[in-house]
Amino acid sequence: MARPVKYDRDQVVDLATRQFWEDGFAACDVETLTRALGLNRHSLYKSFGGKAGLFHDALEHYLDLVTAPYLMLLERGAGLDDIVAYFDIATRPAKGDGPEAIAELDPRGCLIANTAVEIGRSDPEVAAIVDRYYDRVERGFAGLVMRGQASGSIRSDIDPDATARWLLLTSQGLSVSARMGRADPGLAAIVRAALAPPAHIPLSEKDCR
Amino acid sequence: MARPVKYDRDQVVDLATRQFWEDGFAACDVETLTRALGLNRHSLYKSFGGKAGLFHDALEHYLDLVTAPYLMLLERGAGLDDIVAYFDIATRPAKGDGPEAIAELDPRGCLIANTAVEIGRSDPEVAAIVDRYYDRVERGFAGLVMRGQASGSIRSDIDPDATARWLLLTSQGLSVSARMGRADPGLAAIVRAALAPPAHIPLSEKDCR
DNA sequence: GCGATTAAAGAACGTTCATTCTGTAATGAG
DNA sequence: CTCATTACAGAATGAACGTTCTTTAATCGC
Repeated sequence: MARPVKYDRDQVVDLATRQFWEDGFAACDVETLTRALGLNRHSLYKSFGGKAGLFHDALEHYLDLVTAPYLMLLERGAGLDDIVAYFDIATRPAKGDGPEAIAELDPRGCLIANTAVEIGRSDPEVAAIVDRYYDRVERGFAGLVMRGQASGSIRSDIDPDATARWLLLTSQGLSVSARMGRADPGLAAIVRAALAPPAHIPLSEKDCR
Repeated sequence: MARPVKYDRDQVVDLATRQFWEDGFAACDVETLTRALGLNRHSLYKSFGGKAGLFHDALEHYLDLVTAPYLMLLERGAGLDDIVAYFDIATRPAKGDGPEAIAELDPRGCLIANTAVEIGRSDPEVAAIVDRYYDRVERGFAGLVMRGQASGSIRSDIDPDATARWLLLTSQGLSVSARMGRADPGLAAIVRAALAPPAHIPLSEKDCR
């Protein structure tokens, strides 16, 4: 009979997610990783497919855990208020327990954006995960924009797909900004103003002659 | 009398800029670097302050050479057309000689954004260079927005500073996107639509009753 | 031509790293 | 208790890496 493992697989992946999120893939060495995870280095290779295999698992875990609330906003939201809420959450300091449990802006940024920059297309498997997430966020934003346009909360003269891409770029830009500890106050408000239908009509044009 | 050096300092820095832009700092090893630069490894340390010193020089060089046309648009531009031009240039495939001499979207992204993600605030000297650039771009965008608002090409109901931050985030997001080889068609058009003054007033509101 | 000075070429060094290996340990079946 | 199987702890391996060192070379002044 085999010796029982000492580690909890889900906990290992969760801790690994945090390590890779903070350090990136290359700068996260196996010694530090296995110590932080409470994992034997042999098990890293035998049960998790090595450092790269664990990294893939961590990416998937990040998508499941960290991005889920954002995706819910995109996929279940009704219109402009949800887009604004998305950027409100993305730009405000996190509180309490959980992956963003810090008192100030999370300098880790977004693990997906960090991975895009660090690894890009040099690892096809990683690239596929990143692409899948980006496609999903883009579709989510596009759907949200279309629903907002249908309900009148978002101006109807903008292309939903192009708008979705811009909003995705904005969120990825926020990740870069966070790595530098830069704050982006007023982003949600400016996004609201940019996407809202025209509300103010110049008085001279409203007056009857 | 000393032995004359074989390398051209400006060429070394220029080539180093391309290497770091493509590979990032850590993934760019000294062996490959010195071979690509035609530089002796002793000279790397003696005359350029080592790999890190050369990287700092490369960042400054990048700011001087690559970002200059963009900064000119921001600092000399008059209004919305120049913001749109900025994103037109940033999203179209580069042609001909020069740093972006490739036939398709540059997968290198922006060296500054890449550095922000890879190094962030862990190297204060690097962080200062990145901050300086970001501050300048933000000021440039803010000034451009204010000039556009003054001339009427940009809607007057948006905060210039918040708008500037959004546009900077967008450009950094473009860098992340480029690393994944993702295209962002229609960005310039959506930026134009979002920032232009209201042009269409619904007919029912114009008609007198 | 020699001497002093500094650069180039490439080796050497010490460190870091990912991955594999070895000895020990933990389990249940028999 | 023994055996078979697999995990753990930590060492070992081989490679990669940044930086320094050694030998040779290139210059100009004298």
